[in-house]
Amino acid sequence: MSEVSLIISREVIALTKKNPSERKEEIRKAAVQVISNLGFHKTTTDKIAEAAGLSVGTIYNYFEDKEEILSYIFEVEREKLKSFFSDLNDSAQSPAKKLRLLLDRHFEMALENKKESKLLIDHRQMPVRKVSVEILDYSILLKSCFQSILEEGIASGGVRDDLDPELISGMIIGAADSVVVKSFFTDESPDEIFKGVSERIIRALLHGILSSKNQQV
Amino acid sequence: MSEVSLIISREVIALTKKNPSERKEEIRKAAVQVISNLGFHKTTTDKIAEAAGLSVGTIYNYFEDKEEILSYIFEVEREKLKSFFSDLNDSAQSPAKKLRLLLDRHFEMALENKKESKLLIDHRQMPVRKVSVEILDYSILLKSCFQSILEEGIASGGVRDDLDPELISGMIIGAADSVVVKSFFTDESPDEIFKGVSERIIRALLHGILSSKNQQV
Amino acid sequence: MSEVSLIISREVIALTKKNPSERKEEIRKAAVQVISNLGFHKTTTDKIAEAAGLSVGTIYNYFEDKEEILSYIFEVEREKLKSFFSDLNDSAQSPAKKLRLLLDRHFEMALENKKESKLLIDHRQMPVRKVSVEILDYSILLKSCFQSILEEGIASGGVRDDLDPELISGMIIGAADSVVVKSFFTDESPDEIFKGVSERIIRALLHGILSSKNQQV
Amino acid sequence: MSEVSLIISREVIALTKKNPSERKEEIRKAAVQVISNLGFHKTTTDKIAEAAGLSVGTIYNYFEDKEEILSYIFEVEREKLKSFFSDLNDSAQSPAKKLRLLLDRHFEMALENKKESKLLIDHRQMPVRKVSVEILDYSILLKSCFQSILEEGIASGGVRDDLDPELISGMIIGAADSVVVKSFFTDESPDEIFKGVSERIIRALLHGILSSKNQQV
DNA sequence: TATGAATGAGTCTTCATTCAT
DNA sequence: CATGAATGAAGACTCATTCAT
Repeated sequence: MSEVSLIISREVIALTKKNPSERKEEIRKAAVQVISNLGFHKTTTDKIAEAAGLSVGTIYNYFEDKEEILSYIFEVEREKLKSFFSDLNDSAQSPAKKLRLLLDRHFEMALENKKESKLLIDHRQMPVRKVSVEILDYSILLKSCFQSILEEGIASGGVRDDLDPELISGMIIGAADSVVVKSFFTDESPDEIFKGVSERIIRALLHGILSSKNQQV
Repeated sequence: MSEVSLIISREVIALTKKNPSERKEEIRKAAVQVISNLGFHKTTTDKIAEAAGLSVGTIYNYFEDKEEILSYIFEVEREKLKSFFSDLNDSAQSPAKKLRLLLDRHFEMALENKKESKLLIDHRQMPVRKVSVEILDYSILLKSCFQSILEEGIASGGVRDDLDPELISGMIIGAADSVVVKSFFTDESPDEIFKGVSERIIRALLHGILSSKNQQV
Repeated sequence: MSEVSLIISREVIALTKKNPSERKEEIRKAAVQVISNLGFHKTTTDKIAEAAGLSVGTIYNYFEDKEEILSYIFEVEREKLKSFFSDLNDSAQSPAKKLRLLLDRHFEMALENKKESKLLIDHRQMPVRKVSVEILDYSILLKSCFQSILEEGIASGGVRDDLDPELISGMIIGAADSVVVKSFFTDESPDEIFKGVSERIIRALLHGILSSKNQQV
Repeated sequence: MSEVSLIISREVIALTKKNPSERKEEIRKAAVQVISNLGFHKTTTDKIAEAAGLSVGTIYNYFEDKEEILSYIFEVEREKLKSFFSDLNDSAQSPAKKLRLLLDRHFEMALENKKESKLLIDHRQMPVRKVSVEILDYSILLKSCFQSILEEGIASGGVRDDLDPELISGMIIGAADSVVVKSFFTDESPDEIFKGVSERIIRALLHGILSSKNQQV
């Protein structure tokens, strides 16, 4: 067998046999697809398999059971978020700018990846037994990211210290979610909807909603 | 059939038969109870029947199917909210005060009726096919209530007119939900958690989060 | 409603609606039927349901799961055996006679109820997790019955006291089982096969197999 | 392919390739191991492969299907027994002595090879469709060995001729099995349990269980 | 109307077997 | 021959819904 043919046969292998993590990734994507269309409970293992172009049995070679697929989806999203937030913290930005960038990412993700985004907003209701305690839930993680920035702002004196960072984080995420949810049900192009939203959220948050002339309502 | 037995049977009927709307209400309450304990998907019709002290079959005399029970639950909640909001609008309060009062109601309900409250926050996930378009979703209604007050504030000049009322409503609801959700998972007494929250949310909303000395962050 | 019509309506109920224990008994019989034909592992819940003239779901109204059906079958058999043995002990028979009668019952049951009998002999292999320790296994119970008679014989001096009653019980049951098993695979009528077997087993057991003239082999 | 790589590949082959019967034997041993631990039905082909240090596919190069593995296991055991019995018959022992030696072998095997032993006792329950009629079942073979010795005893006059050798064989095997089964579930060391059992079984069998003084029970 | 036993379509999950490499 | 990922038929179990009483 010549060296060339050896290489060829390697290529052939590469084309047909996937390495395990690729397969797992395919299944994850298919699951995200189906779950965000149908919701977790109407999503059957058969449908995930079909969407992934596999047979049911194969799914069980990569995941213990149906719930583990969901756990894995969130695990991946958490890792992405952690990584982004770590980079964000390494950059020398003002807290306000950081809030903006974190929100921007939120909307960019929603744009690029409607499915994941829908799923992430919806997930609170899913009865996932197996997600162990030590693994932070995605929404808790997201909130803690915003909290962390706010606390930094308080520490540096820019942000009022009589605020509850957790509460304010809830406000930010709530505002963002309401926009994303709106984008699910509107015909308007998401681009249009998301344009300038981070900006507006942050501005309202920083300066309040009162008109400058009259500070009484 | 003897007279005696007739009387007896009347008494029996008197004891068991209720007027239809009472029965429906009993079933609704039982369903709220069970659903908020177990989540919609682990809630079986048998369990609802048991909680209502009825048999399964009876439920189907008052509701077409399981989903209709859920629709009805939200219908009732929407009616309550509409009624409250109507009264609120009739009162001569400032917009800021109205926002406070609407938030207060939110938390009072959460306190009094943890079950309904949990359910209302959770409902987005429920696969209710039959909720027809014309029936406004509870959360949409709630948002529109806040929006309406904000628009009033803008009209009267107290609130800045460069804000998106929908966005700000989302912020308020997001903040509120995050507190309520927190109360589900914490050992702290809900009274303690909810004390002064409306106040704090409104204050942050009105004046922003920047420290007064330094308006740059 | 007259008394007569009351009674009639009760009878009507009696004819159509079975009381729970009757249904359970029907399922038990169907299960015995199917299991002894196919073995426990090839017996599907569907087949049991079909044999019982019911649908799968109904079975699960009476049994927790498939294994519980098996547990129940043995529970019933153990109860029957206990009851028989209790009566046997109340009678004033010699130990030898008791052994005979217990064996006779064994074969009578095998005759009348081939299915149950096959199942009882086969059951050791079935992976029944749920049979709790305190519930004596049928075969252990049967052995303990024989043991008990033998110990009585030893106590009264008729039986040698240098024997291990457990071992001898094993001998008796082994002999009996081998005959019953043979009856499963032979064309000979079971009546013919079982005729006089108890007698022969007991005789061999009591006096041994050596020819009387020569006590050396 | 260069010469070097050829040599390497030959060495690899030399390390992994075994002659077919060795491989088959490895698989057989692994299967015995796994089956007697888990029972036939919880034994998967994957587990057998793992225990054999092979991959599933390989097993199917040596066996048609899963059941054939089981057939083969018993085939091997039957051959071993036949060989032993042939040697036993060639020796000039009294029938009583032969019974003793055959029983001794039974218990020695149980001692040495708990796994096989358990499997042999349990096998009646296994749903082996493919074991063809011409292949004698192990337990039938064992019984026929005992029968043959007993018939020799009858022929030579030492054993009473009014006995059914098949029945007596059943007694012996039943007694033996009950001891072996006991050893599976007891903490007592098997050595202790098996010590002198053959002796005791044969003695009881030869002379019966009646106390010598009193031949009535 | 109330009852609740019966129904059976629908799910998740397992595992013997195949086959491309 | 060895490999082991992929297959998909089969089975246990659930539960919304019906209907005879």
